[in-house]
Amino acid sequence: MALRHAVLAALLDGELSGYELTKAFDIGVANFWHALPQQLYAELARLEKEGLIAGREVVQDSRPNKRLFHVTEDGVGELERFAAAVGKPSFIRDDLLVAVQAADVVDAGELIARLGERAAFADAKIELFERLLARMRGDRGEEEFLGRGRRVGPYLTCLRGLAFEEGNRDWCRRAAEVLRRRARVAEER
Amino acid sequence: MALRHAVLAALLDGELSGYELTKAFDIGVANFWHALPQQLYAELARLEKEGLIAGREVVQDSRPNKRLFHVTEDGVGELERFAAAVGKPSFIRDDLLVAVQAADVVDAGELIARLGERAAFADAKIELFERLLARMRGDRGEEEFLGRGRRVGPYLTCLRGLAFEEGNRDWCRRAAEVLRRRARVAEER
DNA sequence: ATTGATTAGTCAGATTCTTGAGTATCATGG
DNA sequence: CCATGATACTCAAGAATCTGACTAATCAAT
Repeated sequence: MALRHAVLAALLDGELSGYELTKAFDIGVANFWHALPQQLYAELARLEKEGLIAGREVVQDSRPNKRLFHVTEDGVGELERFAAAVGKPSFIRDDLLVAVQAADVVDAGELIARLGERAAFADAKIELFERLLARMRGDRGEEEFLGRGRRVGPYLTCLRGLAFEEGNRDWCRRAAEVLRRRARVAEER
Repeated sequence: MALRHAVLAALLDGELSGYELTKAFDIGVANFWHALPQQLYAELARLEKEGLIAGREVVQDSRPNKRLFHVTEDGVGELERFAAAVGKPSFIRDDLLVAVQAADVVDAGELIARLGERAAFADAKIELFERLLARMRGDRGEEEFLGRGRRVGPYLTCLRGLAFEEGNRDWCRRAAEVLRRRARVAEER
């Protein structure tokens, strides 16, 4: 049941609409959790019913109206309990890794192509995370921001997201290089 | 539907029983996918019914009998198709990251404790992965093994697992250090 | 003038994953 | 002699997640 806590944690940044939340949890951004809009709207409804968040209607004239949510005191309490409980370690679950595990029987060309695509995707996320980090720390240096900044939680999770994608990129490049080298050697014979 | 392909990929290593599979997919080992025994036995049954794997009964006298499975030609074909299809990028989903996202409102001491536990867990996995890698490459150097070894798929995924856990460990240490530093500064005031 | 993108959501259904319990045998240690 | 742990699996139920479709308005571009 971490989705509810992920939503609570995201709402600490300030009031957000369901739609804004969906962008934060989008596959292209999510630096600490991922979820689809349908899940998020359902979770927002549950959280509001339980009093962990509260919403207020905002009437807009040039766009559809929206509801902005914020975490209540009870919601913060729930987060406290969550943070104090032991969580299970995260594990890897990745289609591309499955394909590479089967590298010795599948077409190397296809695999190399997938690895290239993933590396490019990782590059894009790396750039995105770097921009996010720069925006969060403003004109301060990283050490100064982490020492004295107001909200370091999102910064820290963004750092993990960045390192994760750097790991993805480096590994994809390495794996592709290994497979290319082996393909060349196989051809020579 | 990557679990089925993960099972197929795992069975490329040689004949395995359901029980042996469960150990490979265990939270403590899984370097390319994770799943519980219940899922694996169910998936094995489905795969056998569809003819992608085949099993043979092995009678043992000092232990319960078991069934060893291997991938059929159709199974390899299925893996080929899977590897050629684009997969969605993997994303992060981690309780501990959620907790750190909320770092600015939850108890820092608890969070630091969780980060320490996770770093220790990562350390254990790092050691495990390093042993696995050493065993796979035998007396050859890494470059030589990757260039000429028979089965490099599992080696490559294990490398990713290793890098992932190193990333976890480093980030946990860094985040804990930042939180400790901030706690000290807060106390001094 | 209409197509496509963005904002702001909702509904139903299927699949996947997790929780929790249970069966049965054999080996090992105290 | 009994408890624990490893081997080898199974069943049921529920929670979480994903697929796919749908409404409805505004804005920018063709």
